[in-house]
Amino acid sequence: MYAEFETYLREHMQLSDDELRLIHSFAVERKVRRKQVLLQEGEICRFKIFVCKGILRTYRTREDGTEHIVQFSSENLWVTEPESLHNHTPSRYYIDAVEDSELIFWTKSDFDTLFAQIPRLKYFTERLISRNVTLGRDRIFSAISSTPEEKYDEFIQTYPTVFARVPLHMIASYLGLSLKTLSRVRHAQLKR
Amino acid sequence: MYAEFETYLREHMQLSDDELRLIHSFAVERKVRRKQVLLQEGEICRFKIFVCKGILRTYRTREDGTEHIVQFSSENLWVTEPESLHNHTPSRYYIDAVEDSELIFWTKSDFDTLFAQIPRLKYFTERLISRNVTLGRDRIFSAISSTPEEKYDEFIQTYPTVFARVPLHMIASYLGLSLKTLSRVRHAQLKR
DNA sequence: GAAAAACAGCGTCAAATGTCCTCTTTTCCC
DNA sequence: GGGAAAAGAGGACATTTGACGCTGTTTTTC
Repeated sequence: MYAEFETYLREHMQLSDDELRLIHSFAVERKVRRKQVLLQEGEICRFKIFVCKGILRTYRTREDGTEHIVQFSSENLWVTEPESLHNHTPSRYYIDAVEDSELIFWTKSDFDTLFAQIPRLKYFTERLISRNVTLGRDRIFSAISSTPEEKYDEFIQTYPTVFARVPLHMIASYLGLSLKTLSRVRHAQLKR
Repeated sequence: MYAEFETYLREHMQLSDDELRLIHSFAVERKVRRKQVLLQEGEICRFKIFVCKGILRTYRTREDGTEHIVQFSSENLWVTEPESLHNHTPSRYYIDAVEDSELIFWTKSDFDTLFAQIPRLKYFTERLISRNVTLGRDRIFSAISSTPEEKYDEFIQTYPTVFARVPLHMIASYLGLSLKTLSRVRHAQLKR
């Protein structure tokens, strides 16, 4: 499982063998089953995760119990709950597995050590954050400006791999639509 | 105008007199009128702005010309278009002034110099970004899970100062509602 | 391999929302 | 100061969306 991650690292950064070893030394590999919960609401998030295989989702619930997905994370993506991780505050989000998944964990303090010793890793992470900020804005723009049909199309284009692997009601939850509306959109598209 | 900013700096960071002077040496103060455009779609964003006074808005248009506001920025907030700034790509967003405003500008390269020389500033900025990521997530959650009434109430609570100073159609644009729906929500609330 | 749960389509109805329009008040700008 | 533009409320109407209930199918689980 760690092989995928090392490939990813080599593709995105130039690191010395020592640096690669250091990163590996703090990593904890773990396989999880579908539906397994990795972070509960109210818990303090203590880890950063890299997804080697599978899909995770980050979601939040309303008082009425409905779940609303703010993020899917598939292969080669990082997952954490930054607010809880950085401030040591209870998380308002859940994280769980949509599929059986293969993950790599680091604790916050270990990752901070890595940042201190490997400037390139720090720099790379900053770029990832910056890109995430951009994606977040795009999502907000889409949420406030697009029709359900447009949201659905954008989702398929942006996350083609995720699309085929998660149930429709989760896509509806992610897009902020009812399952009914989503199925209407899909039905209408069949005719074209 | 610069006095407000220096107060802000002193409140949030411990900086030496030399560091304060260095920051000041790169700053460009500028007053702008209401509706003045600071960044156009297609332009490359070259600055970071601190708002001393007034309100800016960041928005994007659809093909049909409708404007959709992704952010309001009032006193003591920073504004830029990170995607364009970091990647030197054409901005997809507009930034303009909602009120007559007093602003301080830095170029990207000057700010990078400041980061290199003042680690505390870098650290502080990272915290701001982290907080913005959290706010962005909250906004997404709200957009996909809340009713129009809830969105309106949350907006008032989160941005009480902005709320009183921008026209309603901009609030509707920010929340992703039609002006009609917003005015209906407000009307219904009068009765309670 | 059987029972249970999850998934997703569909119909109907009611409610929410948007569009288009007019009308009034306020603000802006020369 | 006066004309033009902007802002916003409200009515009428059409459309969209969601809630609920039901059904058949697939998938999971033990």
